[in-house]
Amino acid sequence: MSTLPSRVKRKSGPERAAEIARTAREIARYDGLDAITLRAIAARIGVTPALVSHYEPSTEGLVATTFGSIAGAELAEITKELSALPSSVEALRALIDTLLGPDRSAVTTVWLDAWSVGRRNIALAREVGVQMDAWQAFLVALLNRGCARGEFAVADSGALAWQLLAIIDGINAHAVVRYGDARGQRDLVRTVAEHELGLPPGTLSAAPA
Amino acid sequence: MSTLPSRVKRKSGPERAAEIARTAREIARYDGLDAITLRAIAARIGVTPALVSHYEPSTEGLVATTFGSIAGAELAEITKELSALPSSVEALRALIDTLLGPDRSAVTTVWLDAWSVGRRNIALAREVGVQMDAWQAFLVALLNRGCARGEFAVADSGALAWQLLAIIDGINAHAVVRYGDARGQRDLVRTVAEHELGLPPGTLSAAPA
DNA sequence: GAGCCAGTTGATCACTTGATCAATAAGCCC
DNA sequence: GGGCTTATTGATCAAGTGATCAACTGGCTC
Repeated sequence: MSTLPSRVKRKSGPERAAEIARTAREIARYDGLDAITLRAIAARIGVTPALVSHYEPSTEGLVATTFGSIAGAELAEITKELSALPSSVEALRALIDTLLGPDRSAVTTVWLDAWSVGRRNIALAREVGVQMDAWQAFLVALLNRGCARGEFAVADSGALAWQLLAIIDGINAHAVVRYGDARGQRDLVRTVAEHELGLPPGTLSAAPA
Repeated sequence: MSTLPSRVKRKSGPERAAEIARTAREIARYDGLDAITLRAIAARIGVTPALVSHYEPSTEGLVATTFGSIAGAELAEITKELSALPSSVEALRALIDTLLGPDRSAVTTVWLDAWSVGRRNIALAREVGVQMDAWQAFLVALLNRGCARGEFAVADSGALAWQLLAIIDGINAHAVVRYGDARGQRDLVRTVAEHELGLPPGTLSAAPA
């Protein structure tokens, strides 16, 4: 009797936990936060639902964590990218181009899901608040830095940050739901930012030399 | 033996159908589109789930219809209110005040749900598109009327309508998710509209004489 | 190579959902 | 008041959800 290859592929605890978290992120991006399910995750990594449940005692918590991970990763990536730019004006320009760029639909749909599902998932609602505040704080820091350098002036950087984020979120939501691309609406954000910061029109549009 | 009062309260077909539709709207406003359930509706009107299923063969369709009803009713109401105003500038001012007014959270959450759930409910996605287009068409008509009357000028009313709606939706989404009130952000929409329409600053803020 | 720890399974429970259908009974018409 | 239309029920199904737990076993340690 030939020994059948063992069907069980054993992994270390942390390794399996990371695999589950990564799979949850993939599902969220592809099929939405609601598609994060014990069985969906288990099926993807070829494992029993009980195992997923073993590593993630609460599915609600996993959903919240997954959202926070996706939103936080993007913020971290953008933070890193912008930190390489010399001026705050260029950073702001790059931020707008990125946040309203192509291939944004996955992240945007996750945010839309979070806004909707958050009402039934307290942990997720809390994470949504944390992430929104983090984005606002990031933009406030960027604006304040530009002010300190004398690149532009702004009366209330906190309020302006919320305004710009609201516009960007609205544009992206419309783009995802109704069309596919938000790039055509970049000028709206640019114009508002230039106006509020006292920058000459076109400053945020032109590509850097 | 006293005859127990009959537990069945019979209603005419259309009457029951209307009651179901109304109940679905109430549930959607209070608990979200996802809370629209055969059993939830049945329980509210004191009836068996099978009866609801009898009048609404598909729950997906009911969800789409309910969303369309809520969104359409608001558009109809606003259309009526604004039609009483003499000038397009006043209409625009009133529109902004209404769409960013208090007590908007119920409608906004329904929209957020629709954006999210629409990805799993084709009929709902279609209805979302119809409603978004209807709102845009309404705003385009308002802008074009103002142009024809010489109240203001706009290069591309279609694009401006989408921009203003995107800003309003973004502000409302933020307000619902993070805070409770969107009124503090009205000036953002006013400023953009005034700028794009060539109106003097403050035109859309002041209350009419 | 024996033994043990930890990762993994399979079975199972409780619950919610949409949906179907024969059977019942309410209320109207003649 | 008999009969007929139709609103309504109760029972039931299948699918899908999260969650639990005793039992199993892979692979490392000694």
